[in-house]
Parts: sequence; structure tokens; C-alpha cells
Amino acid sequence: MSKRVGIREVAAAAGVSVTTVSHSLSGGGQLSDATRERVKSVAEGLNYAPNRLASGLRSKRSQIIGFVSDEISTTPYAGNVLLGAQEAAAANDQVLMVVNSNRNSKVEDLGIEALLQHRVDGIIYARMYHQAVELPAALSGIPTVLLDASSDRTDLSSVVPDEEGAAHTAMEHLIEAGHRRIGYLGNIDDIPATRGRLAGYRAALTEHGIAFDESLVTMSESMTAPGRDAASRMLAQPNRPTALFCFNDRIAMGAYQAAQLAGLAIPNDLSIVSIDNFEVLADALLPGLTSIALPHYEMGRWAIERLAAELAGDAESAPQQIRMHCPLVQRQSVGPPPR
Amino acid sequence: MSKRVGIREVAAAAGVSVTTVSHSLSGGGQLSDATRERVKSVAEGLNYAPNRLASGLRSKRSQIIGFVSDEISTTPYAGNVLLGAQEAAAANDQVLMVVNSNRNSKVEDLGIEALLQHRVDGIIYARMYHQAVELPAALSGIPTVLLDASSDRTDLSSVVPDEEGAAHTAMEHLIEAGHRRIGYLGNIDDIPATRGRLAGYRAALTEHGIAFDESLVTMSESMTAPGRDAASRMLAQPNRPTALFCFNDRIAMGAYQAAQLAGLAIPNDLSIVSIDNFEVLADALLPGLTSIALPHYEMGRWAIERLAAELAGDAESAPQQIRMHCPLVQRQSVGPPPR
DNA sequence: CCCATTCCCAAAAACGTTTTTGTTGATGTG
DNA sequence: CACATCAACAAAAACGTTTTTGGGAATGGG
Repeated sequence: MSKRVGIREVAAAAGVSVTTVSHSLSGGGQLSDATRERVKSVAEGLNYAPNRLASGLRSKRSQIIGFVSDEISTTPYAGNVLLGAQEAAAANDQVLMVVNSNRNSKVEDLGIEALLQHRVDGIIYARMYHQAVELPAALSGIPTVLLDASSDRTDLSSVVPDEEGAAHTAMEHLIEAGHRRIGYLGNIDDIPATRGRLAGYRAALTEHGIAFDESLVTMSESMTAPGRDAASRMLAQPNRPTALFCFNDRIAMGAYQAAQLAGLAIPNDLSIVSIDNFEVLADALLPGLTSIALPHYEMGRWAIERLAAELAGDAESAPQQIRMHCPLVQRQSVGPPPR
Repeated sequence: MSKRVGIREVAAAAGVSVTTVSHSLSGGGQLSDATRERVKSVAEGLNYAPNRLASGLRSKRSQIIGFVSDEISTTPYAGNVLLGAQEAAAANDQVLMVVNSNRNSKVEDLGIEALLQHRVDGIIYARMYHQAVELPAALSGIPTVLLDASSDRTDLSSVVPDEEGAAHTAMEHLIEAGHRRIGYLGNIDDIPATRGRLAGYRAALTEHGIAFDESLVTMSESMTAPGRDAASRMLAQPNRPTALFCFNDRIAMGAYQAAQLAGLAIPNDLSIVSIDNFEVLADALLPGLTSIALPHYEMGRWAIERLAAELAGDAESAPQQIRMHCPLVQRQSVGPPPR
């Protein structure tokens, strides 16, 4: 592995010009199939691999996709998004260059500038939870796809979880199990998930002819302790709900603790379903927490594939803003309502 | 932003040659400080930014660091490692290209090959938990630093957590709180952490003149359910321990559940400390779980900095294999032993 | 005052590809 | 048979830098 073999060595070995080698490998130009194949096998035999710096320089295609996210630590979501993106990229002969802003727009601009200097072909602009964003100016002029983020730009493709559908699925599951009095432990932040999940909750109730009851809805910070408090208050009500739909797994964990404090067994006395499918929590809880999964891996894949399509100019289809389905992951926290 | 300005535009604007521009910006060559400064300000004014593909092609320095890991999803550790690495890289004017093998060596080889084609300057070969690795052949010939991984290669730098020290710190904390009968809920896998943490447990006991007691040590899979079972068995013993040191947070969560089942309150009846500082769990548990943090962010930083030093040929210091300190993060799961 | 340094800077080559433009011999056409 | 067309390939230019080599003017020493 002392020195990588270049296109000229291949050309010499095959007895053709470098032009022919380049065309053979890229499928361009007009060559006889015979030479094309011969060159290919010679290249293979010499273990030739292109220098992407050189090819990118000339062809204006670096085969690098920039991935900028706001916050890569603190959540295990990032890993799945990245994994999906990377696997899809690999399938396209692309590779990911990642940059993290840590929620600092100065850092973000610097990171994007670095990506641009490296001539990334396009950028995935990702958030670690669904939110509305304003696109940084540095991104004008480069193909961009939004991931777990939405904006008012209709000229950009984006993918976010179907929040309303997720809540709806969760509620359907509880209703099918026989529950009619279902509490919602909601979130208080002004983010799309807050609105979407509440809407899904209400829609499912309406669909099944269940009246909406103010007293069955609370809003709190989406963390364990506030969730616990909210759940405790709700469970202390005279006509307590037989099931709780939680904004996310952390709140659900608080609900578990509240149930324990109230002496209620899950799922016999109380059913719980939530959103996140945060496996380390959901699997670890006793009993296992039934939860709606956010499609992080799939969003990662979709974003890359969409970007690839737009880069290919392929089927100059209009940009798409999609909301992705969120599947239910059943564990043991849901049962029929107590008699 | 229609067209990025190149070095020749800068040269023209400054009234010098491209050579001079290149030297001015890189600090090379011998130029008068006057021209150097003038060129710099002209470049700045024109908003010049180098094309890294071109500069890398000629200089053989792409300023890209490859990051290959075995498994980027499933754990939130990856994010912190990546964050540390990326921040350190940014400080060196480098950027990260990430590739994930998903534990598949074929995929790994392909990923490494892609990195090599992009002419990364060096590679961080990372694992998501401390383990011994055999270096893939593809990595011979490129500067490499191991992260959270150790090998028998003494010519490679590596950084891993100080497993024994971590266990020792945890034990010191319990012993200082007054505990003498301390159970260890260990792990069963054949990995460095298993050996190191057990060694740290024993060392701390010995240091404080506490006899090692077989019956206070169990080994189980490092997940919640097995941890719960192991803890239950241990707590059912006649002379039960007053504190538990857990291999990791998942087992600790099992211990919490076992304590609950046994009617023991934490920390009044039972103290618990573990290793991982897996915040989503540790913060969410009631009471908060005191845990030793694995220095993922710091390992990420160190690996990049070490790699940069080796790339610079800087202080041709020998490769270093270091074990990094793991700090204690106190929450509410430790108290004095019951009377 | 002449020659050798030294100080600045510019011209040209190089990096490894892709793309554009040329060239050659074969084939078809009227 | 002269000419246009075409297939198959090669030569050369180009991408935007960095590095190597060259060279003129100022400086210093004898």
C-alpha cells in the first residue's frame, strides 16, 4: 500500500489513454464495450481507486454530503438519524461530513462555511427534535433538505414525523383496548409536537364519539419530575382516567412513578402509552412501555435520498414536504380498563 | 453568492501573483509583512475562501479526519464522542467525515475505503464501549488513533476510560458514606470493563481493610431485567449489603426495581452508585442516581488532538496509550448506611 | 565599483482527475 | 471515386490550489 495507483498507471497497463480509462469507468464517452470491459478489469486488477479530491475538483461533484445538526449529544436520536443518512449515502457512493452547531448560530455558520469550502454537493439541515427553523443565509445557493425541521420555504424538501398521526395511533390503541377515559399528559413548549399531538388526541376522541374533557388534559415540561407531578394530580381526581397518553417517554416514566406512588399497577389498574420509543427507557421500565416510535432512521434515509434525487436533477419533481408515519411499538403497559 | 471568488481574483485585486496570495494566506514563503497583510485584507474583503478540494489535491492535506465507529445508534454516547471530536477538529481547521460499520466488517472496510478515496488525513477508529480490537488491514498506512478501544499495537495511540479508577472512585464514595458491606452487581461479558471494574472494586475494599466476600458479588448481563434479578437475590440474603455498586446504569435501574420490590427505600435503606452517568436514566430515576461518568466528550477531543499532533510530526513523541479519568456525578442515591 | 548575497516576488510546474477538442480509419452514399 | 458521416479513441485543456524554480532589485563587502 506504498502508493496508490492512479489513472495513468491503469492507462499504461491497459494500453489506452487516460481519457479512455476515465470514460470506461464512468460510463461516459463512446467506447466499444470490449475496451470498456477490458479497462475495467485492468483497473480492478491493479486495485485502482479514484482520488476523490481530484475528480471532485474537475467534475464539481465531491460526492460529499454535509450534515449539520443542532445538537448531536444528549439524545440517542441523533445516532439513528445519522445511521439512516449514512447508509443511504453509502448506497449512492456518497459520504457524510458532519458538523454540529450545539445550538450556537455562530458555530453553525462556521461549520457550514467549512462544509462549503470542502465543496459538499448538498446539505442535510437537521434538528434533533421536530421544530420550525429559519434557514441560515449561508445555505442559500446549495441544495438543502430539512430533516425533523420545517420552514415556510416551499422550495425546500423537508421531512418531519407525523405528530398528529402518532398521537392518533396511540389513542386508537388505547381505545381499542376498551378505554374511554383517557388522560393526556401534554407538553408545554411551543413546538409542532405540542400542537400536533394534542390535535391527534382530540381527533381520535371525536372519531370515537368520546367527549373532550378539560380535566383530563395537563401540560407540563416534558421531563420525568414534572410528568410525575402532573400524573399524580390527574390520578388523584375523583373520576380518574383508566389510561394515560403521554407526550413522551420521559413524562411516561414520571407517570410510572406516579402510579407507583398511588398504588396503581400497570397495566392492570392503569394503561400507559407514549411517544418516543426511547428504548433504553421503554425497555427498562417495568412493565415495558408501549410507545410510538419516531422514525429517525427512516427520516435520515429519506433526506439523503431526496437530496440525491434533487442533485440528479432527476425527474425535476417539485420539492416535497412530507410527514412520516410513526409506528406503534407494543410492550406491556397497555391492558383493558379495570372493571 | 453566484460564484465563489478564487485565488486569482484575489491576486488581481491585490496586484500580486497567485503565488504571493497563496504564501500570504498560508504563512509560507518569504514575503514582506506589508504585502502579507495587504493581501490578507484584500482576500478578506473579497470574502475569499479556499477550495479545499484543490488545496488538498496539491498539498496532500485534505484537512478531513475520518471517524469510523462500530455503532452510532442505540447509545447516546456516540453523540458526545462525536461532539468532542468535532469541536476539537474545528479548532484545528479540520472537519469530520463519519462512517459507521454497524458491526459489519464488510461495511467497515467499504467505509474505510471511501474515507481513503477522499484522502482523509487520518482516522479515529472508535468503539462505542471500551473493547479490545484488531485493526482492519485497510488502516495500515494511514495515521490512526483508537478511541474507546485498545489493541496490542504499541505504535498506535489510544484512549480508553480508566475502568479500574472509575470503580475505585465509586467505591470510595460509598465507603466514605460509611458503608462496609457493599455488593457488586457485575457484568458477565468478557470485556475490559468487566475486569477493570471488578479489580477497582476489590482494590478499594483492600485499601480500606474490608474483606472480599464472594456472596456480595454477582455477574449478570448488563441490562435492566437481569440486574433486577441479581439485585433481588443479593438483597434477599440474610446479611444483605447496605449499598450496591452497579456495573452500569441499566443494572442500577434493575437494582432500583429490586429495592422497590423488596420494600427498601433509596437511599435510606439502600445506597446505589453505578457507572455510565446515562443522563436520561440517571436523572429520571427517583431518587436521582449517583453515577460515574465515562468521559466520552473528552475522549473525542483527546483523540483528535492526539491525531493532529501526530500528523504535525510535532514533537515526534511516541504514541500514547492513555486511560482517562472518570468523574463522579452525585445525585441522591447515596446516603449513610441504615443503623 | 564590482561581485556575491539577500530579500521579495513572479512564472511555471504539479496534483489526478474530467471534459473538450482532435484525429484516424472505416463505412456509407450518390 | 469523392465526400460526408461515424465510431473509437487520443491529445490537450481545465479545475484551483501549492510547491518548485527563477529572477530582478537592493544591500553589503572588499
